[in-house]
Amino acid sequence: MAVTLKDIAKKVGVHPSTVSRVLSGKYDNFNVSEETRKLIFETVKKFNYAPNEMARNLRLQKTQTIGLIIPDILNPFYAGMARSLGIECEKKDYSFIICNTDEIQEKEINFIQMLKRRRVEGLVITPVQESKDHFKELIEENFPFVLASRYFDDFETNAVVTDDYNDVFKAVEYLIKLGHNRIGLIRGRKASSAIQDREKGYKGALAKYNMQIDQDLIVGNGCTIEGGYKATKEILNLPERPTALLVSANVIVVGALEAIFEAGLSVPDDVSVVGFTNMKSTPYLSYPLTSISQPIGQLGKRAFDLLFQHIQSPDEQKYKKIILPSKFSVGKSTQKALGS
Amino acid sequence: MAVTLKDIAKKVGVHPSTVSRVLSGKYDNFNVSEETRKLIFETVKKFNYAPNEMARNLRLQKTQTIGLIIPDILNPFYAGMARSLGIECEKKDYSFIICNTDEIQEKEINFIQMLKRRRVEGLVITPVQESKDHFKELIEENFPFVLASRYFDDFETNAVVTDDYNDVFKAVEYLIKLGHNRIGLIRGRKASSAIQDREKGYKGALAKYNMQIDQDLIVGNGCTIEGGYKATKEILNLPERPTALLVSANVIVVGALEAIFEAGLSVPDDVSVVGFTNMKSTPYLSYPLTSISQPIGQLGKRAFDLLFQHIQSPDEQKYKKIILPSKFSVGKSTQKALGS
DNA sequence: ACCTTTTCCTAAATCGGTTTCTTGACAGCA
DNA sequence: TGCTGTCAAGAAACCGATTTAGGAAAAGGT
Repeated sequence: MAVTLKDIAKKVGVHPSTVSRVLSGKYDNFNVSEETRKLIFETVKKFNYAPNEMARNLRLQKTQTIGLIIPDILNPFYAGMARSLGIECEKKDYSFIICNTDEIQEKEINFIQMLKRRRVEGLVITPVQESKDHFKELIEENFPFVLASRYFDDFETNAVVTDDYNDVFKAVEYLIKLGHNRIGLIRGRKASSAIQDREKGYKGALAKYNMQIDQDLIVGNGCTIEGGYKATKEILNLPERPTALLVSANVIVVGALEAIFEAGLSVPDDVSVVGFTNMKSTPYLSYPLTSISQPIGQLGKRAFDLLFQHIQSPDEQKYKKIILPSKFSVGKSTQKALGS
Repeated sequence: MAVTLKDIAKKVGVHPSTVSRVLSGKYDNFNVSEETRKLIFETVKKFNYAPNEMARNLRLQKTQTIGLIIPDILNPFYAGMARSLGIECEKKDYSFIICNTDEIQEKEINFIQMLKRRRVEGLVITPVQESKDHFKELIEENFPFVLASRYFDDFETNAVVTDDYNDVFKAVEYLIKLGHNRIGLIRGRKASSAIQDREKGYKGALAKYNMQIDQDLIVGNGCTIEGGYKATKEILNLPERPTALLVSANVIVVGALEAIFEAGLSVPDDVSVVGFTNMKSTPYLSYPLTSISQPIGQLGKRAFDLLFQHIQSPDEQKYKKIILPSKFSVGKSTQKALGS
């Protein structure tokens, strides 16, 4: 099969350890004659030798690999995270293995097991958050991992999240100042801490302006187009329709808009809409959506940085939670409420 | 650190090989007493032992890992491929490592080297197609790989592609039958075989109806929103504007629509548009785009199947090129040409 | 001429498993 | 008693690298 270090040693007529020392470069100009070194390099090139990383890794007790566990790579949010994580990985000669949970808790647990067997050096995880004991185990073992975009509030971990509470608070405040007093919240997956924080931000903003919280205006659970469609349809059928909607997760805005247009309503004339997205354009709209733009690239980058730090110095580990602010960008999907 | 097989053996008081034999299950009810087996299983559970796959893989000469080299995971087309590849991998206990080339030839070559050092068992690649000698080398070595969505026409490889020529041929034919006689082609990356085939399909359809091929109507090179915008702007500024556009790659349709609306034109009244997409909705449009829907999931699945087959029986390898038809779905972005 | 120091390289252990070969104990049988 | 056969488990080689310790030969010093 593939050429091994032994093969090279035999060809050159030296001991494998000599070849290894020369190739590692650690003993450059030292302990090995110029002549031998040259011959080894030539032979390596000639036979196109490439070290077996499996063997190397076993010996060196490392894999240069991390695991990325996310709900779904088809969601541009996670694809973006994966992309920037990939860029950081490349810089440090790491590779990463992607696993999609589809928000199924069991899958997450199995993936973690699998990746540990493969001896990945760390994990970046957007947790399903239906159970959490397995993370406590990871902490006990001091296994490096970073939560991305979600976190647990009852124990410390490394985490990189967006400032969901304040991001939504500001967006809702903006809607209130436009005169909206019936603002609907189309929620994402309730189990997600991010979604919960967004709901809190929504309620916090209403509270600040002494507005009543109407549970009928808080609908939806799940992060699919279909889910967004149904939830929006529901909220639009209320006797007293909301005049503005905050759609608290990226892809569901598509379903929301679909429902709005199907109901014969127009944006922003009948309903103002604020979404979560980092795209310039949105389906159904020929103008920019007013939206909370999350720093997706930063999420991936910072998660890697944190993870790498833990991997490099496992002993002096102190858990950090990094909170990144989003950018609120006003588009044309929001306007003053009628009569204000 | 982690518990090893040796540790388990020591705890139980048997030789490591015994533990291995019990855990492998290959010698079930044979050669090992019920008592010992039970004790071993208990100890494994107690210490939460999980085999070191690095060591296993080294011994067994396999990694259960494949590499996926694509232009960009942010492009939903490749994300879709990655997703379905992931599903197939999971079924067979494989993992995969994603590498994004950004269509840079050098990166592709480096990634292949890196993945080979890591001893991945095979590769699924959407090649940059600016050079191809490295693929010939892979073939010489009988290294398992499958090209996805693009292929080389001057040598045989495993490949899974869409039926680009015919897909576009039919779409253009459809436009012709609607009475359009100035049909523009917004191209993707020219180096891509898929894009070339689409251009051929476009020309083939025009030829069939004895329509002249106007090079001014064939514009663009690259697969970015920005590129689509510029190319479309260019084509719309022609003295005699096209009445229909075929946008031959998925994401550039966004740039194309942007340019169209910026020019104050409307779809489909002023310009009919056919795109490549598998999404229900399209930015800028509140109605469905007429489009060529590629079987993205199938692409990933079939690529894995082909690759797996090669990995399983490397000797009886016969290269296969699988061509998958797309679905042409008529939306509301196309209509009869004026005056026809 | 003898001892020390360099120079250059080999030997062998190691990482953590798998697998083939071997062995020891005991039962069955003549 | 002695031979064969079976059952349970141990010993050791192996996968392909790295690394520590050691050792032979040449060079240098007095």
